[in-house]
Amino acid sequence: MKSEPDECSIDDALAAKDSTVPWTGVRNYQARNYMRDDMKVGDGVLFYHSGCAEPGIAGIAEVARAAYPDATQFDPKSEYYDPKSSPEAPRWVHVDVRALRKTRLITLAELRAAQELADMVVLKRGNRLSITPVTAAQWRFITTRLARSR
DNA sequence: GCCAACGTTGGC
DNA sequence: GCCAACGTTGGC
Repeated sequence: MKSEPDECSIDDALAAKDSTVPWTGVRNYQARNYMRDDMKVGDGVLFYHSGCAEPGIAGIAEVARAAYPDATQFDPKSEYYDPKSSPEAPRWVHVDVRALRKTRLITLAELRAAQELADMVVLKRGNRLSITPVTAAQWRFITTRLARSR
């Protein structure tokens, strides 16, 4: 899951109550569908810093709460307000994410250099999705590398 | 600031 | 349903 560290870094997430942050503001249907359909409590999350000087994986997290309606879509003062949505038929949902630990930064360059991660969706050319799936093999490869370099 | 890539919008 | 225009993302 991508997060701009200026908005919410892994440190910010760890400092939050219960180290948990609501992943509000997603306004892309594919990303929403991943949260709604594929993410369960306890699922592992790679916390990725994007839109910053050093993009890459910065921490490990997990899904703390399954998808539920995003309150910001109903708030006219929110930058995420969606006038076409309503509480009766919410268009946008989000999960809560619990940060587990900060890791050394695995830079985008390091990710791209790993043959084992060649098919990782987030690395695919032109990918802009803020939430993308990770296979079990990719997860093992990344967490194993983190354990070795701790 | 630039630009490639891609999603969304809206006219037809 | 098509597709051009536009907006956004995100690395560099």
